[in-house]
Amino acid sequence: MIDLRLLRENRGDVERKLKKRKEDINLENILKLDDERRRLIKEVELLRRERKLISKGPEAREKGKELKFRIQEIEKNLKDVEEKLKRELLNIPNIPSDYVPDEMKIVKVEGEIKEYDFKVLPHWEIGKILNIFDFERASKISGPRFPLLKGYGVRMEIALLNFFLEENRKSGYKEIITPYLVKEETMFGTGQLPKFEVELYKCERDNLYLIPTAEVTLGNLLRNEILEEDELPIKIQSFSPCFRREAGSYGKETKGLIRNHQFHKVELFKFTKPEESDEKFLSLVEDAEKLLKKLELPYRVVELPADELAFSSGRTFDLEVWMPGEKRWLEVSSCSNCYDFQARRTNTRLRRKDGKIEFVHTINGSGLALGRTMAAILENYQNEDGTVRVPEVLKKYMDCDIIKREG
RNA sequence: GGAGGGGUGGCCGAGCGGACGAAGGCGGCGGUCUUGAAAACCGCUGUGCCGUUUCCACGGCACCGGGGGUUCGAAUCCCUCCCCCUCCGCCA
Repeated sequence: MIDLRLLRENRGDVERKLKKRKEDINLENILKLDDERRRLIKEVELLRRERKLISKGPEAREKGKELKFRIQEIEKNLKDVEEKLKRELLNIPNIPSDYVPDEMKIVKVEGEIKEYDFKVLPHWEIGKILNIFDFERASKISGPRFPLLKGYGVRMEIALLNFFLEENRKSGYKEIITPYLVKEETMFGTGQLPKFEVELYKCERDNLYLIPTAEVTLGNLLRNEILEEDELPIKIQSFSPCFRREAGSYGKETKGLIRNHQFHKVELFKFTKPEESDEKFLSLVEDAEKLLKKLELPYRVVELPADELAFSSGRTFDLEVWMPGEKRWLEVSSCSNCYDFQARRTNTRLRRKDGKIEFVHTINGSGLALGRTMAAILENYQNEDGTVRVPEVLKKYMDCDIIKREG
């Protein structure tokens, strides 16, 4: 949620930055509602004060009655205005930070893109040869675009999970496992609601939503809490399945493990002091990069322009791994600094040593998406005979160094 | 799923229609005393919003799980939702 006071006092600046998102955003109405709100507050507070003053005297009964009706009427209007204002405010995306480039910027390219002297295959074909996926049966059970792994596929998934958790722990992230079904208000907290309802799976009976990322649960973890200054930064990681409806994306980029309704991910998350978030954001990106480096996968880091930022993000770096079988870059991590945007929605604050209270900043990033990373390994480590070498760092987790077809 | 019992300030806990932002205790902060510390004693001790102000601050209103209602007036009465606990049933 953007800061109303900031908007009131620096309207031009806010408007200019939001415009870069190329969305239709109406601030006029918000400011009008805010004026109205403040006018009504003044009015009702004056009357309440009067009521308080006479409540001890002899005129409490007759005069109080009249005041009561006047107060009730204004309260009703005020509530109405506040609801409208809140609704508008919840629909405004985060303000892009000053760092955000005008168009997608390639920050760096790392690792070596290998030359292959045979015909390289995309990962879904490799998986078919190795018999480690079964999308047909997944589809029979659940419908299209659900994953089903077997044998070495499962082993690599679990190996990656263990590798990620261990490396991230070394980088200082405490591991936690959260619920995967959450209340509506939780989805509001991190910004999935109200605007992106169609992207979410919902359990109607219980009014619960399946999380599309652990960012949701981690971001809400400290909701309505005030942290002490020296508790920060808080660094956590969480493994979770992610459920996404992917509405409207059928027919594109949907082969194999790439854009499924369900996948596993390890999420990195930080709560920081405002003055530290830029620096802690960059170090989170580095932490995610470390994983790709150790897996020896070629990747690049791109910084997204304003019109590609997610709703809650003020600044985003994507990590994209090279897919030789498809000759393209594939996003395996998206890291965002949300600044105080989510903290306002979740009311997560910090108390300074001098007693002052402020909103914290939140930073999230994948570290990493498991399915896509596996896809990248299959393509980058494939051999001509259809087997796949196991990356050095995964050998101890997989307890083997090559993946062959199994019956 | 069924039957009960609860949610009050950082924590414990009283209040059950007006004098209550809320007794008392603990913790925390400041002070007195002390060579220092402890003890003892004294004072202070939340959050949000609206406004005033150059800062330090100050004034007002609201907040006793959330929302609604009754009443001139609600922490206190009523409704509803959420959360926690106990017992029974079911269950990985």
